[in-house]
Amino acid sequence: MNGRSFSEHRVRRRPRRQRERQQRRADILAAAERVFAAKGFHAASIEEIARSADYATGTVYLYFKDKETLYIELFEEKIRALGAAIRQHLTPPADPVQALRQVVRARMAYFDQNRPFFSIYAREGMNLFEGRDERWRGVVKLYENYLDLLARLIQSGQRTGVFRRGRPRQFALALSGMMMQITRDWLQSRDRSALRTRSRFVLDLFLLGSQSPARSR
Amino acid sequence: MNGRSFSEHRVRRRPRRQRERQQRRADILAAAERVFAAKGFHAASIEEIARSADYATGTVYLYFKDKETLYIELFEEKIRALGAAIRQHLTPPADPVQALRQVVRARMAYFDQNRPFFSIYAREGMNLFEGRDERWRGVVKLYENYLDLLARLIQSGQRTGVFRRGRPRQFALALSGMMMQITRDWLQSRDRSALRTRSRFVLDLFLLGSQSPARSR
Amino acid sequence: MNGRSFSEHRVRRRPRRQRERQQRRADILAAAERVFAAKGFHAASIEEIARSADYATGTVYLYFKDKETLYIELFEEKIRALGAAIRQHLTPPADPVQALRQVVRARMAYFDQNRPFFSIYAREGMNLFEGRDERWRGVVKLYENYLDLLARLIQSGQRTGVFRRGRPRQFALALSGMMMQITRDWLQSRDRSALRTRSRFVLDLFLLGSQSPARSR
Amino acid sequence: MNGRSFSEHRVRRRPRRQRERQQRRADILAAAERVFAAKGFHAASIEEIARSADYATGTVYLYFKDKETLYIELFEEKIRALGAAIRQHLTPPADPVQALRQVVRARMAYFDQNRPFFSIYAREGMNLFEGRDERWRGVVKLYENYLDLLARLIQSGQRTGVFRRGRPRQFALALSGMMMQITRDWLQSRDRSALRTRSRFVLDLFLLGSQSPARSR
DNA sequence: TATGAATGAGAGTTCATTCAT
DNA sequence: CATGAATGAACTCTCATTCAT
Repeated sequence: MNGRSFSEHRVRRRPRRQRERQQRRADILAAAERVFAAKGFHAASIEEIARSADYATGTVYLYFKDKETLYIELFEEKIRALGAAIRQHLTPPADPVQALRQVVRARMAYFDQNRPFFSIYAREGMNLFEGRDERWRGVVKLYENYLDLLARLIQSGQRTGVFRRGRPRQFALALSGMMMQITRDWLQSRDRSALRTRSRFVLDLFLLGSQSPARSR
Repeated sequence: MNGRSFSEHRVRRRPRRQRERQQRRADILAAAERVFAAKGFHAASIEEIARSADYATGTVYLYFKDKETLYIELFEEKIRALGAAIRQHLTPPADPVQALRQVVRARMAYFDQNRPFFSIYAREGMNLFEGRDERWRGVVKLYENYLDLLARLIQSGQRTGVFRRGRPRQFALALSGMMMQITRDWLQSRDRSALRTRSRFVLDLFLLGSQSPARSR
Repeated sequence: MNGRSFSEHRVRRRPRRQRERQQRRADILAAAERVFAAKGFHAASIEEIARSADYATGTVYLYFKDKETLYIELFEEKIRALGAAIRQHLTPPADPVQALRQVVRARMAYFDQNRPFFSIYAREGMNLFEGRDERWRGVVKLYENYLDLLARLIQSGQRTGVFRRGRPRQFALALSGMMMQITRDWLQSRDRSALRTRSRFVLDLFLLGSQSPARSR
Repeated sequence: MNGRSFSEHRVRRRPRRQRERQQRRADILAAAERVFAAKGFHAASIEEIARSADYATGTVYLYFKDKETLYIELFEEKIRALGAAIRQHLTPPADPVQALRQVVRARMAYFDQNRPFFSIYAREGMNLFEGRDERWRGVVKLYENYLDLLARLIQSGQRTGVFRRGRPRQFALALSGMMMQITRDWLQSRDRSALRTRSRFVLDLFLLGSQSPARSR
């Protein structure tokens, strides 16, 4: 045995611990997603989440300060992942319309694969952030990033004259709302078809509106 | 004095009782709206609602079977009123686009005057209807009526060629979602301006889309 | 108009009022019997008793101080009636055995016609008299009178040598207990036959015991 | 140290947990017995029972589903123990009369040592089993077993000619009722003497009746 | 670290009782 | 007197959180 191997041992040790810790954290978040999706925030009990992750009740508290923190961090994780998914599909030198198309598609595809999370999101959203804004700041920030991305694309399109005048944020909100409601309906109807088949509809409506182009306006 | 006056007395009596009962019911609903808006369904306690209406806890139960019923009936009342407000602003022989304009305006004006209710609606919506669909049926029906109205207007516009092809319900959902998100943002930003100033934006976006008409497409 | 008629008027008035008052009191007691029998003391609500007697809730309180008083007075009435029924069937100059026979028969016949009351009695008896003996004193007294009657008959039989030695009260308790349990069983089995068909059995057992007389003892 | 000791360790572990759990359950049952005896089912609060067992309110619910279950399981435990006590005193090859003697003595001795439970039993018995028969089935079964035991002894005595003709169950009911009432009286009188001193009286009355044997019948 | 039993604050709900009409 | 709406104390039960093992 030499100093090096000991050192290596130390060096290894931490990361493994860390990795294990991350793994357990992820296990619990996954269980929380299942249970929150199935029952909603209030009806879900920590006990049930723990059991669903194959841990004991107390263990959850070693990874999350309290129930609301668990909920918030689940949101952060999921919305962060949505952001990542979008960035991944965004080929940088695209024109704004093309980019928007990519964003919408990525967004729809993301919820296609995250139905349980969307059902949490649609049902209770960030409804708990009442007064206690503080703890939600991270999630709100992430959502704002997403809106900002949409808004910036629109704004850049406005500069090139592709988009009409108007407050970019309002356009972004409206687009986001359209997707939201359509996703909600898809979820509730238990439609087996993929959500992303609606991307085209959303984009067309957002870009062209509902009126017939045949009509001279 | 004749027999008729006695009869009149009897005739009057019931209505007064009924009127008073309705009044108290309304008092409690108003208090419930305040408290639910401020705290959300779960954090709101019957005790607090009762106090806010200046009644004792038990009194609430003379008017509503239980907490969820109170919540549901508040929804029914409010969504019914939204429906009424819309119908009132809808001058029958209007063309679909005109009618849609009226609906959107009425919808926005309604929430302008019902901020507290919207904050309940936006936050928790009908998220409690999990499994217990039965009790929510009335509310769901009312919401469907509203969506149907939008869908029918679009459909009739499609027949006259004003609107593009597409499933009317999807258009309706999208329009509803746009309004939803814009209202949500308005509420959260504590914007002092009237919500209805956004009606024009919503309609233009829905009808014409976001792309510049200048561009030949 | 003369003094006499006025006087008569006064004389009549009171009694009628009194009679009406007694009538209403009786109505309520009858309703209480029905409801207590069906649901037990705690599950029975004053509201339901009042409705069952076709009065308003508050009216009950004009005739009975509170719920327990109502219960107690129902007991008093019923046990007093049992006493009366027994005395009625008791032809004074009978020998003790004969008299006992009459008492048992009257007792069984009484509950034959008072099933609802017995079901109250069997179920909860005087279980509420815990600590608050005071209010139950009257009922206890009446029950003691009944036991005393049995005890005195036995005692007098002992003096004439018909009955064996032993504390008369113990004999009385045992006899009462036998009838009690047999009545309880009859009630629960929903036996359609009359309870009084068991009188013979009870008497024979009490007088002769269960052992075969054939056996020399 | 060998693998076996480790194994033993594991083997022990479970039983200790189990034993502790049983102990706590028993603590709570004992407290429930005290409180139910003192106040009756309805007036007893879970809070008070918990405090009396030195636990917190919620703890009771870890061991018993709800208040009625606690009550029922107390009954089951106690009546099962009565059965056990009786069987223990029953030397198999005894003749029916002898056996009956043993049963009565065991029964009386049991309540001598279980005054609090008897006061629950005498006061409210199984009066809560109204409609909700299901949950009481176990207790009813145990009580029926006890009655059956008495009935079978009598029946076998009838076959050997020691007992008179008659429905064995009626004899059993009567005997049970005699003991019941005598126990009730003993409890209420706060008699310091042992209940079992009454066994002789009960048996003699049940076997021989109250009439004097001197008399030729 | 992991466990899960224990905690106890807190909520919904009921209903005996009161009292203005 | 009769009414029945209002009251609010009291109770059962849940569950997030803690902590001894």
